[in-house]
Amino acid sequence: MSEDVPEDVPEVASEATPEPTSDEPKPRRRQARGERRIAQLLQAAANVFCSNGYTAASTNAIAREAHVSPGTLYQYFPNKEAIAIELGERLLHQMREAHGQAFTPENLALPLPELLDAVVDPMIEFNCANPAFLALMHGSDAPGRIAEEHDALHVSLLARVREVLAHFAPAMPAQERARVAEMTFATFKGGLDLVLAAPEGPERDAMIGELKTLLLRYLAPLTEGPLTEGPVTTTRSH
Amino acid sequence: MSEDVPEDVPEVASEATPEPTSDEPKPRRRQARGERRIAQLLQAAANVFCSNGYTAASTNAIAREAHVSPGTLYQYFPNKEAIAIELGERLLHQMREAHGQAFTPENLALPLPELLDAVVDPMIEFNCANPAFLALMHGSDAPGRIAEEHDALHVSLLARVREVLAHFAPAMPAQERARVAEMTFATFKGGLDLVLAAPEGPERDAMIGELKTLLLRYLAPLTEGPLTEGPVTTTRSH
DNA sequence: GACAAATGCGAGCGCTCGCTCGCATTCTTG
DNA sequence: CAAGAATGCGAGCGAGCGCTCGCATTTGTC
Repeated sequence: MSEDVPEDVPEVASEATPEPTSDEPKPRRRQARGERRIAQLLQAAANVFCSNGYTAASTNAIAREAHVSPGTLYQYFPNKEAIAIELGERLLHQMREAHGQAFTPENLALPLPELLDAVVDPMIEFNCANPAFLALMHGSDAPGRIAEEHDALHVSLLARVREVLAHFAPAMPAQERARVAEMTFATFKGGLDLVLAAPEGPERDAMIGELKTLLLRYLAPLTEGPLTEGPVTTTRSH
Repeated sequence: MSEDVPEDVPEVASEATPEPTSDEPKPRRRQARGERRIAQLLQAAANVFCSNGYTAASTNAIAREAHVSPGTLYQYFPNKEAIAIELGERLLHQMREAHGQAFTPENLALPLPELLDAVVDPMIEFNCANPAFLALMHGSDAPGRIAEEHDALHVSLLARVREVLAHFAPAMPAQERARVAEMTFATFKGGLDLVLAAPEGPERDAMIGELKTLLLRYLAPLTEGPLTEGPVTTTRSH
């Protein structure tokens, strides 16, 4: 019983360890072309998923979009689901970085309007730059793994919002705080859809401003004691 | 050239004229069983669409859900799209009735909090009772016809909201009014998702209340002159 | 009861999809 | 350069899909 072929389907090459360390002199032979192909395929997959959704996107279409044959696609990904998972993980990673910067402790010390800017702006920017993210996460036809990780992200984001609420309204009971956090996040998602639907330019900017006004008016009355910024400032009313 | 067979695919029987009037003594022979089958098939389709979405739902699955053979299904519907269209039209019709009652002139004369109750409650109730509606309309994989009609409904709902805004804030410029109307509606949709996700009972009711609070806090500052109800009443604060 | 229309069935057609396989090509290593 | 691994190709496979067809059954009308 000789060792069988190392791997017909080498899974997706993890982007780690690009430098050949001494203990791993031969991770893979032709890394450069392969990595390029993977990136190319993921970009193509992002485009196709974005315009057709996960299920409606055919692997042949992804291969065609990447100017590659179906066989080549399946050299780097064991199946269609793995494409979505790898793409989703990369996007989730970027997203975590973005919202990691958004919820820093120093931002938490800001007054509410500035905090809203600091949190909302990066989120919107990320979703504008990566429309495939929402297409993959929001679609109900995404593979189970993606849905799980999206749920995890959702839970951690809710926790962050609850933290902020705890800071601005410490006397609020936990149950209500959880409810307000969910409502705040749902409102942001709804507004995000609107922002993405608006054409880039002044209209989109106005919509972003409107979303911030909405969130501010909702959250400002919750702040206690001497208001951090004053009640419901008519930031940019008519 | 003799008259060919009346219709291999009789399209879906319109629900009108169940009583045989004198000028139409023979519209169709066996109406009762057929109508029952159609309703049964549409109910089954609603279930399957609801849990799988349009594209992922197979006609065989719909037939199975209705305890009927595929052939029977295709006796009443020319194709899969027609099932979704008929179902969508019936749901849209009910929806139009519901929001027609919601936006009556007398409701428009109510102060803002009561108006919110009058508009939000029927909408939520309808979507709770007909989860297939959102599944069909919100999914990006719906057939083109459905998307068109949903767009039409969306436009008319936005117009209603703009009317309300014009009533409460007549001095607001049209462009901003349109933006606020879109934001209000998007917020409602986001909150609706949350309400539907919550388990029926007190949690859902609390979520509905929270959504109303959110909308009230957003819209109340827009009212001009002597406030109709007072500013941002802490309706059910902690 | 006789007849026809309406209704019901389910095997199976044609098609597309995800995916495979054998083989050609390119690159790295010794 | 020779050897072999990594990469690239595309016709074609099984499976599931939407949908059809021929035929059996039920039901209303005479």
